[in-house]
Amino acid sequence: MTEREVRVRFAPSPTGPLHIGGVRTALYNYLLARKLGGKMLLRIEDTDQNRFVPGAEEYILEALAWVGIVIDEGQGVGGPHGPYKQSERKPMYKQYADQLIEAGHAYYAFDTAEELDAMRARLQAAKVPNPQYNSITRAQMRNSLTLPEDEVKALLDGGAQYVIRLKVPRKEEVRFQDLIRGWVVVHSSAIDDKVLMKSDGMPTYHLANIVDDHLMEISHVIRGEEWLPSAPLHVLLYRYLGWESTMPQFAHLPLLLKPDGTGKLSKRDGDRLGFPVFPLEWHGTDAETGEATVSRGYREDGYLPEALVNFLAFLGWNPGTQQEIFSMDELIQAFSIERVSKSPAKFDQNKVKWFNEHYLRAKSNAELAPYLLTALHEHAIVCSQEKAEQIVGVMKERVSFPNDFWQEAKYFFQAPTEYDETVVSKKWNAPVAAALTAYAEALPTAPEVSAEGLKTLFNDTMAAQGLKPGQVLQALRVAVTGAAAGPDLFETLVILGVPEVTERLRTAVATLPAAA
RNA sequence: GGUCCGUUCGUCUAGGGGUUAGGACAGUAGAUUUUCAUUCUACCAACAGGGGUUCGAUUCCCCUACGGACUACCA
Repeated sequence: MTEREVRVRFAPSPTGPLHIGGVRTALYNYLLARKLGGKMLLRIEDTDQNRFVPGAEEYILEALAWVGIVIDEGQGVGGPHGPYKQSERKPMYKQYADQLIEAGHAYYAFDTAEELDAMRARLQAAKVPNPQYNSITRAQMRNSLTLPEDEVKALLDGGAQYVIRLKVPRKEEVRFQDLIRGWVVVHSSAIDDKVLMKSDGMPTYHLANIVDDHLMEISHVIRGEEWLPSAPLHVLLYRYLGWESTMPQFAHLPLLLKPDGTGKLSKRDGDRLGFPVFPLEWHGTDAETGEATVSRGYREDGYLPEALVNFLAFLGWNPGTQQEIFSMDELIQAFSIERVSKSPAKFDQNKVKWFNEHYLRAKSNAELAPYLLTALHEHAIVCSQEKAEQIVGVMKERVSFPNDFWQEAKYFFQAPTEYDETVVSKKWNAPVAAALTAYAEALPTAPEVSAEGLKTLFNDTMAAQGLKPGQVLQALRVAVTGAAAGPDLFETLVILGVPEVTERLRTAVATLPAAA
């Protein structure tokens, strides 16, 4: 077989926000494409007009861009095989369905929904293990295999509603080699006569998918495991269409499971478990009540895209080394489809958080400052870039998300109105208050406003007061920040500035009861 | 129910016929830190069960159990 260009595709349906499992599928496609020097395509599979959700397509594009997946060809980008949206390709599919009919591999079916229901009910009643429209049951249904030729023609000419179904052989083993699972064998009796063309003239996923993958010269189909059961059907389609020699290689990814219990991670789990299942925030409407809903997104929750990517890459894949931190480029270098595991993975909130902390700490203060500045701006607080950088600098070791900066660093901008009670009751007393007053008086004379300088001054002042620094330190922190814990105290004082610190010390001494 | 897929610490996983079954997250303890956090160190903790094959199986085979996906004119 000749080496052909590697072309992979990510093909979501615009039925809502792309979920995190979809992002991982896209990521693996992307990694393989880049690793092998191939192309990454994006195709929108919107053949179900009933499930179309406005905004979903834009969301998909934005989400992929945010995580850093670059599309080489496809929706939103263009390319030589367009259009890349199936609804716009509608006229292209019918000929292939016709080709299958002519070759005797497909047929017209005129059954109504009621007739289909009746058939299934009948089979169920007869305790047929797997009720389906197949090589046996099709003999009892109204289709071009059972109806006289002239009646079929009359129905067609008369504009009767019909679908085109694949004529799946009765006894045949269908096998294909999955890149992740090895040989997968399914007997054709387990496959039903799938609808290829719907009565609205749109192809179903199965037909559109195969036709488009063929036309777009896709070399590898990497998709979720939920597609594994229909893969044999797709193999049959390639065969009957005469495309078996260029059939793409399949790789079915293990599913992402709920963190608790079991079952695949679904869109609803996010709200239930308190973590996002979507890359970006999504504003939708409740299907039943019609009310506006908001679903959390990783981006809005403060996750860095590189952390999400690193985490997702390791859910079902690993490089075989002990390295865990990988940039996108490193992932591309290290990736191989053979190392994707077969078993499903539970989503681990702790691990994503850990990756996020790691990437947060690796960022420079200048990169992080905007997060604080944005929050400050929302609270109408003015702050210089320089000061913001200093603050995130002392804070980044202690937060998990950039969104936490504001909450944690509030006291740099607002004098405390409350003081941590435990510290006050344990550490605050008359001598301490007096010592802090002395420190407040000494501060303006500090020879050097640096963490070291203020610390020395503090120690000297305490010595003069006959106190050990340790007896007063906690009180100083509470007096200045209101909190019991925080970053290095003297760094904090420097950022606050001497005038502000003296002011706050005076307020604290005046406010807090110096009992005992 | 049927078909298919899967099963190593709580979680993500490495490994592989003979290993003290390795790492990471979480958890616990200690060190550092004026505090909290960070950091560092240590500890805890797993081959689903039963049959084979074999000198030897967690690793290969079979069965069972359990989990999952699919079973639409949805993708």
